[in-house]
Amino acid sequence: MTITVHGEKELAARTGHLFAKPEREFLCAAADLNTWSRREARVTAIGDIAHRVQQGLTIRKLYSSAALTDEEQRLHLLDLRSAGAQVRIAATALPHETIISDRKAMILAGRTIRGEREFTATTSTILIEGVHAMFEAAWEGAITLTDYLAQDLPHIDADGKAVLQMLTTGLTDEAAARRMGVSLRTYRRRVAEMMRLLEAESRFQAGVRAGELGLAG
Amino acid sequence: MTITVHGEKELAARTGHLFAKPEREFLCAAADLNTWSRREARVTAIGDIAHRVQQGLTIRKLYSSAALTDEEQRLHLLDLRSAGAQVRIAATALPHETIISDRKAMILAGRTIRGEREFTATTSTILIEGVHAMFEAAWEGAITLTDYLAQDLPHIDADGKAVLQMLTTGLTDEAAARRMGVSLRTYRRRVAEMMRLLEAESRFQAGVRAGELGLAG
DNA sequence: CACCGCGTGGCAGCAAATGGCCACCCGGGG
DNA sequence: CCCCGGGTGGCCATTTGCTGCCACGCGGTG
Repeated sequence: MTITVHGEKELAARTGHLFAKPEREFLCAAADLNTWSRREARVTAIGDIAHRVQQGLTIRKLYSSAALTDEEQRLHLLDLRSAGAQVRIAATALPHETIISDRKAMILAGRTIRGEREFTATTSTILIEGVHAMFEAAWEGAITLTDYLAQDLPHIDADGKAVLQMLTTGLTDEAAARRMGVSLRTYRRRVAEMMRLLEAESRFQAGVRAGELGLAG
Repeated sequence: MTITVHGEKELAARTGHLFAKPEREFLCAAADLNTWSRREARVTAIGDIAHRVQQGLTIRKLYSSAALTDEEQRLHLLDLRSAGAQVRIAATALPHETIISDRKAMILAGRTIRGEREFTATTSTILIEGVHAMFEAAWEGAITLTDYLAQDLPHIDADGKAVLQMLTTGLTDEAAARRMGVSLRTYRRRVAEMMRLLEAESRFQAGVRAGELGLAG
């Protein structure tokens, strides 16, 4: 059975029961933590996760490097790991979030349309097995959070992300500065800082790099 | 058995025999046609492909949209299809070329280092099955060449790609124009044209888009 | 031949971005 | 209190990017 829903609310309402109580295996792939569930939900869930892992649940979470760029998400990932979840970082952007619960139910997220995302939820074995295989491959190709943190990549805070967001939108510096409530000079300082972090010599290069790191969404 | 070689010559010399005569199934995933085999080889191969398909060989080729941006590759893909190969276009950049021959031998390409690419060739069943699964998933998620051509995406010729290359390198317009042997004015016209094709309002945006389409490699 | 369309290049002017310099404010230490 | 350091913002000079305008050359057509 496969259905398509629009927006997270409808998703939760219609399929929440399928994903609430995984018993054996819970897989999750996403660009970062923000795109999927809201912060409040995350914060309350840690204890629950630890408990379920004790009961024999395997949790594997696969993120893009975008999940490591802000401090809050970074800390949450470490918490997840402490709670017994496995966390890896993939080299790709993972623009379509995926959740597979006990290989019995799956959610695939689509692109955002008019502020809402479209989700496909299914219990079809064929679909789930296929995506599960892809997940496995991606998982195998990804590196552990520990290894990832051992190297280290541009540390971009919420402010930095906001700047990238402005750039991605195509605004001029002046408009972007107004929107962020800072002066033109400061905004440009931030842009320069982003380019330094991304090791880019031109804005075009910075765009490519940001895209690669999944920061331009 | 797994080996790593540097450069296409060494690859051909040491592993050519493993991939020369596929009988059942030949899978190939790559960003575009240029990155893998040279043009001459491609041109002569069409007849051979048709013949093998007659003998029962299944050929599936998965490319990124970058393979559709120049006319020559476009035509070659249509030729491949005529010869009986299945061709699909994936939404991702496919930066690592993959070839799987009869599920018995596999090549994975790495990044380019000092002008040469590094390849890993293997006959390990475990590795091949894993990647094969990923290929399947990617294949299922990709759309056929026919469907892809039905929509249509930016048509970027060799010149346009050269421009994107310059931009990716981070050169100033002046340096890039010199290197391409055109005037500053003309170079900028090309850049503007690229931005139009990529539907970008700023160079940063264009960079992101080019990255998404696998054109910034 | 004249005429046209098209790609190119030079020039000019403007907009955008980049970065140096200095002044300011603020929160710690001496 | 003064002083210091870091983030901010204004001002300004320079560079870089963007584009309209016009001219030139080239190949095709009437």
